[in-house]
Amino acid sequence: MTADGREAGGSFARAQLLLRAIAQAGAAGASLRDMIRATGLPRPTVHRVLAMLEAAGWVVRMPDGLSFRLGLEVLALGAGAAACHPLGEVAGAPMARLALAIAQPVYLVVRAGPDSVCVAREESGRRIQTLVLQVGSREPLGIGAGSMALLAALPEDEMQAFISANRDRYRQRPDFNEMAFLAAVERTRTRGFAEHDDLFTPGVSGVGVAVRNGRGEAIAGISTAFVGLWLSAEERAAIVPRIRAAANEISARLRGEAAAEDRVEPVIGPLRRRPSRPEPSAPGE
Amino acid sequence: MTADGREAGGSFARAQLLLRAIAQAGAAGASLRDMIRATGLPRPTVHRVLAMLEAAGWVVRMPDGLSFRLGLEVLALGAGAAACHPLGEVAGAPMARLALAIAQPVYLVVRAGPDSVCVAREESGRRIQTLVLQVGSREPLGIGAGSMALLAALPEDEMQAFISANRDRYRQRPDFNEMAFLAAVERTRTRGFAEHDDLFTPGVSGVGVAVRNGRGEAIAGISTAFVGLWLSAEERAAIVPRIRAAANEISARLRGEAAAEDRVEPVIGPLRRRPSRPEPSAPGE
DNA sequence: CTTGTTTGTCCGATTTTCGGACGATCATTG
DNA sequence: CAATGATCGTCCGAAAATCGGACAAACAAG
Repeated sequence: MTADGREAGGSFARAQLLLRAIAQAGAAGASLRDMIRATGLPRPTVHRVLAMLEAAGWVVRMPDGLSFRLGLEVLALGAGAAACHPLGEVAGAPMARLALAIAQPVYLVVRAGPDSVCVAREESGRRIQTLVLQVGSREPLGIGAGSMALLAALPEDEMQAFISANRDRYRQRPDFNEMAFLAAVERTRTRGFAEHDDLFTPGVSGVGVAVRNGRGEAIAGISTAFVGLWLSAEERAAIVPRIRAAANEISARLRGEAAAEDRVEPVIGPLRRRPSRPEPSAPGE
Repeated sequence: MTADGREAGGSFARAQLLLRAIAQAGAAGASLRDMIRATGLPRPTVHRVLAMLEAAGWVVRMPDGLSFRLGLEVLALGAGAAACHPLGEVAGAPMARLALAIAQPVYLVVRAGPDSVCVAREESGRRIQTLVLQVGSREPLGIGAGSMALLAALPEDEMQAFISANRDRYRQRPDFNEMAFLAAVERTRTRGFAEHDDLFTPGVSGVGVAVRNGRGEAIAGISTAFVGLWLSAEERAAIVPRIRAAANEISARLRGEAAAEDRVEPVIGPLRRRPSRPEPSAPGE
């Protein structure tokens, strides 16, 4: 066990911290100094793990030679995850329908450690949309309607742990009001969905609902954002139930995915069924 | 240095091997046995590292409790990589134009270790398309036109190393003809682009060209696939130069990205520039 | 020239990992 | 029903990799 409270994991745990820090930095890249600040790790450790990640192709040096961003190995692994994880297949259609129904953009965020990351976005057909998130953008849990719905749907102890872990990052945000934020989390928790006005961005309102996997764990959030003043009371009133319906549909499909998978198991099923053949690994396609 | 020839890296290197094996298995998932076979690691090692990956959310257990697939952490990280890596921004438009011009689907594959992974696909408008690859699908380097173009564009020693490393996986493919494959690689190397008929799938032809990054390293391949018999000689003759043009355009934009980035550097730019790169690692590979 | 900031490297103490051996579980077979 | 074979899960001493304090280099600012 390590001296501090962090769980074990060796180089992998350090690598994960660095990858998160680099992902947060986005296209601008992160320098060694940034990562030391973001992770709290000592300089030689960051340097060494970073060299390992670069050699493995998980991280690439930007043209200036000093900053780093995520590499092609991560891109490729992510493409594989997007292809095989049920959330990807399941969420698309309900999101598209929702965007059409409420005529507003729809976002899907998933939890990644203490962060929430937007992994899908469905744009409305409108000429003016409030595109507050880009696919791939990473925020501390709780920042944004979907992210807050996700945070508030976690078990109490986990939620508190993440809020504590992210406190410093919250405070770094301009115009962050801690009292209002915590009140909003509490309200989200009691009401079962997130709804806020001007909490993160002046003039922008948001509504979000959590998505649960087959075991009932909150793993994602689906949300929308809009300029509050531009919506009539009727339009606005229609949003909450529609988003709840979409989130429930996605959750239900995730629950049903187990049974469905057993039923539609293709010809080649090297799982429990027939444990006799060596089966030359996934000939597929 | 480890006893065998593998490079160091500790738990991270093992984790990388496992993640590749799981990504190859795709939506079907991979069991412990599969991963032992695929990686050659001893059972306790696989078990331990897998438990670590599961605890970290990089891997999730499928409903049967015995198989694993990539988790949301990887999905989120990949979304970040897709958003910030220049290849993502740069390749979209040329690929779309190419698909329109040749009226065939277009694929973009990148190298990930000894594999090539399809990270983008542009479909043609045609009623009938030859969609041989799905986004996220992973093959040994050389399988597919884009993958072969990428393989053949690598430095000679790396290319040979990858062919050797993948030999077993090649042979597991049905209808794999090693002589024809190696001949095709050689032809690709001399001609500068990959073109094959019936090499991987009977009746399907493919054309692929490598994409190079700012340092001239082959990092990706762009390709198309079609039913050879359905194309007139004119249609077919038009494909090769058009794909070459698209690949060159993408490569050129990747080269220019450094300069472009310097110009549009946003307000906050605390980076310093250093003319000479100190050549990060001494050991080869 | 001095100060401050950031990147890059060394190396011994410590920690983690490594993997052979063993046990548990389950389906199949005689 | 016991034997067989295959897979999943765990323990623990030996070995190896990691950890991070201390130091050096490069560069901008004062």
